[in-house]
Amino acid sequence: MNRQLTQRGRDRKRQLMDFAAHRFADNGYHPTSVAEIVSGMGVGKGVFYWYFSSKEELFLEILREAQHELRKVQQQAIGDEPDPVRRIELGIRASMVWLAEHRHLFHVFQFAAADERFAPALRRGQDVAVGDVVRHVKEAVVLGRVRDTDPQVLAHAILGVTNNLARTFIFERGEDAADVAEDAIAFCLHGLVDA
Amino acid sequence: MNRQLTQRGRDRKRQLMDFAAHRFADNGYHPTSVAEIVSGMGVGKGVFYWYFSSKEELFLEILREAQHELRKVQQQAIGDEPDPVRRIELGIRASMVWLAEHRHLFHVFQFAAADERFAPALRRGQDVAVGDVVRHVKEAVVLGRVRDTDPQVLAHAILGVTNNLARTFIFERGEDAADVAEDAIAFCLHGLVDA
Amino acid sequence: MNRQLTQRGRDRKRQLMDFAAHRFADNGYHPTSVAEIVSGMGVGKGVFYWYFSSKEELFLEILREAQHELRKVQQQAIGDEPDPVRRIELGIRASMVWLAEHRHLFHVFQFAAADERFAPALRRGQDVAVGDVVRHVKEAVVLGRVRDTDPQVLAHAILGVTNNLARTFIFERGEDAADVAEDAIAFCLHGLVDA
Amino acid sequence: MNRQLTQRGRDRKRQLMDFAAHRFADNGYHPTSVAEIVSGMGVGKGVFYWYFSSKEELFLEILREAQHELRKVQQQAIGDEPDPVRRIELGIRASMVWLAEHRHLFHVFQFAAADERFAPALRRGQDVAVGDVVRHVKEAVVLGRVRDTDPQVLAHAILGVTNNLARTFIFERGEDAADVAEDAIAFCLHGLVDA
DNA sequence: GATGAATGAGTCTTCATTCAT
DNA sequence: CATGAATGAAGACTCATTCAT
Repeated sequence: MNRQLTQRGRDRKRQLMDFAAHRFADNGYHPTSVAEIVSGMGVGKGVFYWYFSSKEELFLEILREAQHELRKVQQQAIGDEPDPVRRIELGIRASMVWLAEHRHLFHVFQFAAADERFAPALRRGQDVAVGDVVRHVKEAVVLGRVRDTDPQVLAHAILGVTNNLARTFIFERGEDAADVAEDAIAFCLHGLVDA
Repeated sequence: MNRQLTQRGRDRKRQLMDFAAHRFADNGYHPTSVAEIVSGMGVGKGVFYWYFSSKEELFLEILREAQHELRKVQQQAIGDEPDPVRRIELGIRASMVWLAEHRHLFHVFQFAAADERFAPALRRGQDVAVGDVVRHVKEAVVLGRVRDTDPQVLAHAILGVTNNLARTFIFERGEDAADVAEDAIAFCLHGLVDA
Repeated sequence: MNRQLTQRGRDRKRQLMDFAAHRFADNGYHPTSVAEIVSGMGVGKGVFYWYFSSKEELFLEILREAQHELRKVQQQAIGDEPDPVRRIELGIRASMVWLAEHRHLFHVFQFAAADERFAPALRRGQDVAVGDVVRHVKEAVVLGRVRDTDPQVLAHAILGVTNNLARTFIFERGEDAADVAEDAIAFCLHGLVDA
Repeated sequence: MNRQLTQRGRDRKRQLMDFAAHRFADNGYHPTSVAEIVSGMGVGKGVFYWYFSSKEELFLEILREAQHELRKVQQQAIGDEPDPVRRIELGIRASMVWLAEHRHLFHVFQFAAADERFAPALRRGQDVAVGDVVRHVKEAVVLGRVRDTDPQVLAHAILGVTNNLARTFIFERGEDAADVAEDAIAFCLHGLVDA
């Protein structure tokens, strides 16, 4: 499915991906039918299969792109900040804001996690994110800024906090992303018990 | 669908729920068909609809029971421990062990989270769990054992850490539940930066 | 697809196979849709898949059964005739009559021959038929009743004559099967040049 | 669809027909899509419909050309041979060799026979071939070289033998066309029982 | 002449649910 | 209680054909 696309073709594909991502986010992967997607866009069914070889591939493409975007945003936010702990903070904050602005993609991540078919792809992307965090953590440990624990554990814990707070407070309760980010940062840095 | 069941009937229903929970965990809700469930158990379709009015109801019943079980286990672990921080620790530990032993139910939670149809039910159960933690947190704040932050935030952060570490280290990497529990507890208590 | 069928189920399956065989014969395999078959029988689409796991399997089952039937008829016709040449004659005659009465199955054979997916199954059945003829031929050679040539060649030549004359004179021109059988026998025994 | 084609156009059309004939031979008529043909040739869909008004017409054109070719070869082989029996022999031999060299066209004949849509066209061509043979047979009968039977029957029997032996021994078993031709000739002339 | 894009009816197949026995 | 049978809407995907550029 590596077609030579014209500009018009590239636009169509983009529209399809955006539209489908929202439908997936609203209904889930299985309940969203190809028919629904194409009719929602007012195009024939063939259009879909002109751009994607299957519904599964479409989802995967959305997923990969979202992960790629998120990472890009994190890296831009971090820039060349020298302090590793600050880098973690900046990463959490940037993620939170991006997720708030792309909540449909957050749901896409959720569905991917729930489906054995997509979990591997999701995992691959997450490993990259974890790897980024792990690097900062290791550096911080060396500097004595973070206690010397398995960095993988710390990284996954951070992601768990970020995702769960985002879901609960941003998506379910509509709170402000920046505020929730601060909460996540505070918890990740100090836990329950204050230093 | 509130039938008077004989003992035999109750056993049947139990078997169906267990079997279905495993299929759901392996394949997901949508890809698991009623036909698959009944043929896997070697019974006719009528049996299924004798005990459950629909596939959806079956899932819901599994979900509710799992949440109920998990909570029961947490409460038993906590017993009448007076220290609220210890109670949180005991809760995390018990959850981790139970999840490790019932990983299929962990997946059931995941699917529920991913499906708008089941999310409300899941949320209701989770609110109970959060409520439990919130109570301990509040008490601990009063005692000056935990810093004075929105207890809801802390509770959700704890759940996020617990779930994410369970998924990653127990299910994906097969590590020991007790060890992972200690990691989760340490992170929840002190975060990255040691006191 | 090895279901436990009741008498009613077996009847249904039979009806489906007969009906489908005729549709296949009239339209060919590909142009005959499952929808056409079930709607032609006035049943729901699910019925089809209750009895056959796919359209392909249905065709295969029709094919196998037809080959089996044809062979049975040949063997009954031959009985315990001691003369091998007479046996060949009886076989040709019986085949011709059976084909005339089951012309739709003749077409099924044709379609099978044309489709790479079914050719192997067809071949397997044909090899059995060829094997039968080969046996008679060998015996006849020993008796000096037939010239000593590769029996496989003779067997396939006989089948070619039989099939082609059946198609042309029985199906296309509506001639009498018994008469055509005599023509086929004469040609097979003596060729163009009279002895 | 009678376009004035440039030389380049004629070449294109030829390539398309050759390529398509091979795909048809490999997969069958229905399973071979126009998309497959054009993409296999690396051209756009428009090209196809520039040269052929439909897939059906393409097939028909291939079919007609093949029949025409085969006949031409037979006539060339026969030349002005005066002996009618020799003419039949030469025809069988030439056919066998041509089929061996154009097995994909043999398959095209098969598909045509299996599809009611193409059968008439095929029949028309075959009637020509039969007519040729019939003429030789009649002449041979007059000369007392062949027994006095319905020449149509003899002609169709000869075709049946030729085709069936070609399919079985040349295509399926890879034997030499010239050898198989001799077998076919021997059978057609003398049948099973030697004179 | 030729391309990428689009159409939409049609294909096979699945599946939750119901029903007769 | 339980089974095999049946329903039919819906799903993913295909494909011959047409069209705008």
